[in-house]
Amino acid sequence: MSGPRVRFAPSPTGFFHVGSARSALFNWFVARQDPEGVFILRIEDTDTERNREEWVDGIVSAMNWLGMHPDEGPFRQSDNAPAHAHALSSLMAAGYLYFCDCTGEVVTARKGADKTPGYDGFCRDRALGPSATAAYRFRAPSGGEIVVSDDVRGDVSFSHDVIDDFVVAKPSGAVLFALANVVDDRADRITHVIRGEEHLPNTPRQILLWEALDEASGEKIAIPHYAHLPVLVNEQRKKLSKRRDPVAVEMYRDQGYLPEAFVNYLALLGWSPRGDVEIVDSDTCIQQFRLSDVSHSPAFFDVKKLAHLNGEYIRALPLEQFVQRCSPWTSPWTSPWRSEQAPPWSDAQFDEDRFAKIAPLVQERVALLSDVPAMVDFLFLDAPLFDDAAFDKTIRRDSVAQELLTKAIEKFGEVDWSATALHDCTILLGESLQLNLRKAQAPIRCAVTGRLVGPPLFESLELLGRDVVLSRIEAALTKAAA
RNA sequence: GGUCCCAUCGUCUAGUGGCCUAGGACAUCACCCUCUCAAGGUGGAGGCACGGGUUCGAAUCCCGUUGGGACUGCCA
Repeated sequence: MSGPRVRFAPSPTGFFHVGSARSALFNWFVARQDPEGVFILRIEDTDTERNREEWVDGIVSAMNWLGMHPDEGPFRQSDNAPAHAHALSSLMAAGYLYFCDCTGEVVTARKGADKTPGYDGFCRDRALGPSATAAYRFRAPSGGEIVVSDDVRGDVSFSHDVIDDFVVAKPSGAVLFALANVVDDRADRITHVIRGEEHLPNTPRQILLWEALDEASGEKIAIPHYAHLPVLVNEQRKKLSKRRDPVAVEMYRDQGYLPEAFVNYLALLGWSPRGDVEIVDSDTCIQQFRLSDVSHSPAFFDVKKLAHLNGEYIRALPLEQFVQRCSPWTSPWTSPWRSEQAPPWSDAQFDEDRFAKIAPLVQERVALLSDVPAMVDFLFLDAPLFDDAAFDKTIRRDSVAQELLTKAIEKFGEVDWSATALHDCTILLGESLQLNLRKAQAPIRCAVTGRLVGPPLFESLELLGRDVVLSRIEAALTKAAA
């Protein structure tokens, strides 16, 4: 007995969506649970109007980033066109299909007040032949019902009467999603169809097609298990939309989310590991994941929680790892890929050793790797990037602060240049002006780093060196006087 | 409108008839730690949508109501 064969079948019509990523992940879990499991990537590119090759690259690279490597594929649905055409003609030959040249308006007008949804079956018995306007419709059965047994939800039944004679191919013979998907799943011997809840209404039709194909092709293939995952929603509880919501996986990568954190978070949407733990690696997920444990209700994609998780993962990184993983944001010129956000410093200004020294202090302060540059830019730039509001408040409009800075130039000129000595020196400096350390460090921090927040000040000063620190304080005093 | 799905703190969830005085996590609030900001520590507030049943016993089972969602394409 071979293992499960699952597929992730996105259509390349936009950025790689977080909801798609979650579907892919759950498929991947199921495949990896069995040593013989197979995870297939199939690009569903039959909608030539909207597909773009660049989106295919996006899907592949995002999946690669997340560590979900397909065992087979990427296949192109379009490469399977001959099989689709063959399925179409055998279904037609077996009487499952008929031609229909009704336009949407004609159908609506004819139905009038009739509230039954879908096509009214007008062309069912007209025995039309192929033409430039005749689409292929499936002769849906009437009476009785069809039961979808769903591994997540249990049995869901649909009355045959609500399944209309749906279109399976355009007049050109171009096969549409419902059929193409089934033909490919049969060819790939898919055992589990794990996809978003939005496909649940398609499922009875696809089962009908599957059975029709069993008959028409003379080859009976076991119907796969189906599992429909709850949708991901936004704060308004609407399905995440490519237009309104930040759903592009690529964007999260660019912002400095770690793939392992992202995968962990995705796994938590609609599922949870055993016990009171949430931070789990993918091996644990693979081991524990069961489709029957997946939640039935929609989940809100909470970026705040994602960010928190990411911070946890960042802090858990060994220091060298952290430094290395910062490179797309800190030294993109040596990195295998670069963030769209370039650092404010140049290749020549960046000092790897200096960054390595400040890194441990930065590591525990950031939730996103893209937050790193703003935290350390003062170490590499010739002059700090000033936060004007902070400068005005802490230095320009504060004469005591300026007095403190003036004294600092003198004291810092002769102190031992170490973080602890600078710390003690600043305490004394503050005391001489009735300022506690909290107050005393602020103008120095602002003068030297340009900001009021950042890594611990005295370690920063030590790294910067006496000459730079003194000249920055002088520059700040000059700037305040201007 | 029709079909289908769903319903535990603001959010993600644990919970499969007694272990529930409903647990954890994010967010939030307070305090502690502290050179800023974080991180960390301690504590607090906060939920079974509602109404009926079934049962000795219901967050858990059944029915109804209400509310939300998906779908309703010659898209996928």
